[in-house]
Amino acid sequence: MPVHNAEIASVFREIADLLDLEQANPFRIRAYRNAARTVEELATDLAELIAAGKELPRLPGIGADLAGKIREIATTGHCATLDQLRKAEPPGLVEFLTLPGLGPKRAKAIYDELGVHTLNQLHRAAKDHRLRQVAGLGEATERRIIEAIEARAGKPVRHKLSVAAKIADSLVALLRGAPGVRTVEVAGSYRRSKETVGDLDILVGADKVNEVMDRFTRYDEVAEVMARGPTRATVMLRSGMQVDLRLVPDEVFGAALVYFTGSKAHNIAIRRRAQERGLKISEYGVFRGTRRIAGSTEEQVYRAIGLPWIAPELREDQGEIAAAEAGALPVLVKLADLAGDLHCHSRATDGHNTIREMAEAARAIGLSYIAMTEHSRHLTVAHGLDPRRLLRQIDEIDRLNENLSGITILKGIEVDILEDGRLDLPDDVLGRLDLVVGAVHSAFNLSRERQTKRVLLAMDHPHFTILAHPSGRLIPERQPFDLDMAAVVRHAKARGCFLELNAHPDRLDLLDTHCRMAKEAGVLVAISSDAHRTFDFANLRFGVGQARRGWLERDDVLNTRPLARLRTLLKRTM
DNA sequence: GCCGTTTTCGGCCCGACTGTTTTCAGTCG
Repeated sequence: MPVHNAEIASVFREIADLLDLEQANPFRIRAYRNAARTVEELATDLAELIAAGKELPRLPGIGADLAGKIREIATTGHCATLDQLRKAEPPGLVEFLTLPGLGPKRAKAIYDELGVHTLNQLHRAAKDHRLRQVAGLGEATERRIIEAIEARAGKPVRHKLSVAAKIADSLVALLRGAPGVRTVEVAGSYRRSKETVGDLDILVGADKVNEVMDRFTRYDEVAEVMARGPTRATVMLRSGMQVDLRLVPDEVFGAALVYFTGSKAHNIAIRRRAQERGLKISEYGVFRGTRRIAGSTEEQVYRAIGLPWIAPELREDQGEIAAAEAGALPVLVKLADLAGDLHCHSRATDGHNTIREMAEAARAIGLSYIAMTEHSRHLTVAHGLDPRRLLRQIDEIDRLNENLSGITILKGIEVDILEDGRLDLPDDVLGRLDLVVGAVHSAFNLSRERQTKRVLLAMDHPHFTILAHPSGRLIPERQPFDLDMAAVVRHAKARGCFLELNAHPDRLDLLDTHCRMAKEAGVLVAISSDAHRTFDFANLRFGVGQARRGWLERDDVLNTRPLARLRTLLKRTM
């Protein structure tokens, strides 16, 4: 079985967890965790490079030793270091580290003193009040551990971005309306537009502190107030989302916003940079000695370490600091840059509105064109179109375009890419359309070779224009299928095709790393809503967020082009 | 384990909170 980057990363993560238990050098542990992240977010498949006899690229945080381990894992499927560590540590103990209040020291102490090394045993020991025999553990920890283990089977720990957005939007509105409130910002992974969000961190600048706290903790959706102090409160909402609110003085608001926006890796990187300059960054500002030299705005904080402001979506320590230093930060695409939408459905298949309603809704949010891209016949559950029904829709769109002003409807299809790479409709029909969006909706479990070949063959088709939701993932239930994205990007470039970034919050697909690959290869990305009802166009904001995480600028996005320019680009020349 | 115009050793981000203590270790973000 081929070993991919994700598997290499998971080996490194497990080594880090086990070293954690051994209480090894914390910097050595961090080196493994950093390497895991680097490998995981890499666009090129390392095992493939090695198999092709190529040199590993020089990667930050990966020196001779870890490069050797990557080679070992890629060629043998094993890692001797990991095998040894697994033998040395009791099985199951690493799981303890995922529980609140348990780190390596306490986990080890529990094992040493009680012989407990599985979650089940731990649960029983806590129930029997045996945990409090261990030094440093008391009643409260015991209770928290029981709760955490019992909740484990329940809800996912991370929430979809769209769910977080709904909550964030209403909380921001609530807090902005409170008397004495000057500033409200949602920080954390939400602000960085991550596809899932663990909890919400809200920063507030305000005078009437108590009134703000009251308003927050009495919010309708609050199920439990978990903590409430003078400057900080934590609540659990009915939806299972945890929300932290922090009141922050104006003079350090920017520093706090940087700090709580993260990512952790970005924060570490900028603090290191500060240190090199004899400075110190914390959530309370940038300091030279004990004197604060910056803090009220994010711009100030970055300027203090010699950098321009960096957009939150880029803050992953994935090259943004070097780019900022070189004055080469991308000017990221904005929602307002989108001129149209190239993927939506109507009642003709599995949508809920008429074509006219969809067009008018798109016009209302400022778009000047949309493409109707119904499913094709192979997707029977969606009542996909056969040639006859598609031809009828083409006529209907012609009639609508004569009657509508301010919006143009393009004729398209979301045609199934069959298992052998053929398209689900005949050439002569596809040739009558403005664009052909191809999608994989079946046979997700093909081998990497077959899946890749299937998609490349589909792109060879003369009418193929855009590859829809390329990875096929569904958040959180379906992992991306095994596809050689580097090959797909190269092929798209060679054939003059485009890749879709599906903005539906369950998909957000292209992945951010693949956006960067496409950009580097000069393949344009279509940010598409995949709308099935009029209000789905609102999802475009999530697609734009994802595109920004992928460093995309206005010119990297196909549907920022005005209609005339778009029509030229849609004509395949290769 | 990585890294380097303070280099091949000696550093490696920072502060707060929690629960358990009686001055703080361990955990967390």
